[in-house]
Formats: sequence, structure tokens, C-alpha cells
Amino acid sequence: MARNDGPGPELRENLVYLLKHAQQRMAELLADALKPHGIEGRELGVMLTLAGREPMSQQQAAQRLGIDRTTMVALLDALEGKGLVSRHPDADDRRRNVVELTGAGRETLRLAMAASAEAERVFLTPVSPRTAQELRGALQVIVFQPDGRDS
Amino acid sequence: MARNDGPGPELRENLVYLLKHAQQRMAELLADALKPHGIEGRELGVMLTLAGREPMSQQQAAQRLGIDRTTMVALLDALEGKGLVSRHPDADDRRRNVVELTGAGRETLRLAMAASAEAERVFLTPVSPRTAQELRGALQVIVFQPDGRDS
DNA sequence: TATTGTTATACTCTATAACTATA
DNA sequence: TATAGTTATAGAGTATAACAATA
Repeated sequence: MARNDGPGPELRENLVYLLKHAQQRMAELLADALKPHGIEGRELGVMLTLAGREPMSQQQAAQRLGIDRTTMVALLDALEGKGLVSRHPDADDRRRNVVELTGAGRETLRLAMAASAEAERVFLTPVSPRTAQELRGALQVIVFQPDGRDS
Repeated sequence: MARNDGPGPELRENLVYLLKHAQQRMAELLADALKPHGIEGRELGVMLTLAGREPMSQQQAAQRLGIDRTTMVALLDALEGKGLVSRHPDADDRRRNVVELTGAGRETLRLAMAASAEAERVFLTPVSPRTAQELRGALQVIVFQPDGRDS
């Protein structure tokens, strides 16, 4: 992307603009932090979805993440190729694949979560810890209870 | 995109996930709000950049928005086709195009800004006005002073 | 018939490279 | 030579449609 000279005052107030650029910056910080561990931001999302939970089918994992099952196929192909995830046919329903983290996957996830936390810390550097918590809380409410009032 | 069943607790805390989904929701609300006025979210960004300011070249406008000049060409093609923006060669440097809102463009912008404000109001419904202001302020600091401490 | 995983394909958004006209 | 606008092209990311295996 071209260098951003900074928008006029109209755009600096604009929520879509602010959210998009904040998301892009956070995504770049995360990508850099994950690179040493050989995974990308979306792959961390998949691994977090698979972690600490009863085994899941590809479709269930995709629904959790809010992505299409065809998108999940490509993500799992990559993670399986790196030896971080395994796929087995489900004995109870052989149409399904049971997807799980491998041992290497759990270890990579542990390191990646620490790297992610550090990237978030850098992202939040310019605001106070209290403001950072309010930011996270406000986004959670907006994303997960978009129709409710407060919690 | 597939229906989102909701992620596990790990992802609900994840800033990239929260920012991405918040941005997508805000973008959808804005797109719906702008549809009656015949423009898209990115086109509103271009028009806001061109508004209330001395005339600008395409390249200057692109740099303000942080997009490539080739991307700006397509955006301006669309806006010019709708009669909302005009392009004229710059008399002082005929390599440049001076880009300006037309009268219709200024009127559409006025209506679009009101629609955008209403979309933001809907987006922010689940949080208090005070939290909403803190959210906007925190994002501004993070996006525009990513290396500074507080303001 | 319906569902799961898969493949092929297409669409959106954006960038890079190369062309043109001007400087 | 360098720059502004343009065009052609390519890549990333994602979705839809169609197919095989299974239910």
C-alpha cells in the first residue's frame, strides 16, 4: 500500500476508516510476530479454534471462525503440511474429518500465543492499560452483542 | 461469508479478530446506509478527502487516503461516471489532474455523511455514549500516533 | 435427498510493471 | 531522467457451484 500522508479531519473521525487502519496495523504486527513460528494470523485463528476443546469437524471449525468450509480446506491443507494439525475420518460419521492439533501444533500454538500477546502489547503502546481494556471490552460488546444494550 | 457460530473464548479476546469483525460489521452497516445515495464506502472516503480543501491531484488524494494511485484511478472513474467528481488537467503542470467534487458531488456527500453518522450510531448502539467516545479516541491515538505515548 | 470434504472457478480488492504525456 | 495518469496484469483472500463419498 502507498504511504499514508494522513487523511483530512473528516476521515480522522470516521469509524470505518479508523477500524480498517487499526486492523491493518494489528494484522501487520501479528504477522511479523508469528513469522518466526512459521504461521500466519489466520492460521493462528484456526489453531485457537481447535485448541482446548473436544475434537471438531472441518465444518464446525469453519462455522466457529465464520469462514466458508472451502476456505477452511486450504487453511488446513497448509497447517497439515506443516505437521501442526491432523485430519482423520470420523468413525461415527465417515463424511466428516476430525481435525486436531498435533503435539507440534500445541507447542507452536503456545509460542504463537505469547508472540501474539506481545504484538498486542506493542499495538496498545500509545494508550493506557485502562484505555486498552476499555477498547477490548467495547469491541467485544459490539461484535458479540451487536443488538443488545450494554452487557 | 458463512454464518458465525461464535468463536471460542481464546478468540473472543483476540484483538485482530475483534478489529476485523468490528470493521466488517461497520462496513456492512455503512454500505447499506450509502446504497440509497448510489455510492460505496470507499467512494465516501475519496469524497471526504476531496471535500473542504484546496484542489488536489489524483496522486495527492491517493496519498491522503493511503491507497495506490492506480487504485485511485478506478475509484475516480466510477465517481466521475456518476457525475460526482470532475477531472481537469492542471494548468501549471499538465501531467496532473485536478480533482474536485461537482455540485452534485457536494450534495451527495452531504446526504452520505448524514447516512454514515446514522450507521455509526447503529454500530455503537450496544455501548454507552461515553464508551463510544473512548473507543473512537483510542482508535485515533493508535492509528495516528502509533509510536507516541498518549496524546 | 442431504451433508461433508473437495476441486474448479470466479469475483473483489489491491498492488506492480509498463506505457504515454508531460516536465 | 523523473513524474502523473493510465492500462494490463497478477496476487491474496474469499465465495459459489458442482462432484464424490457417505448418511
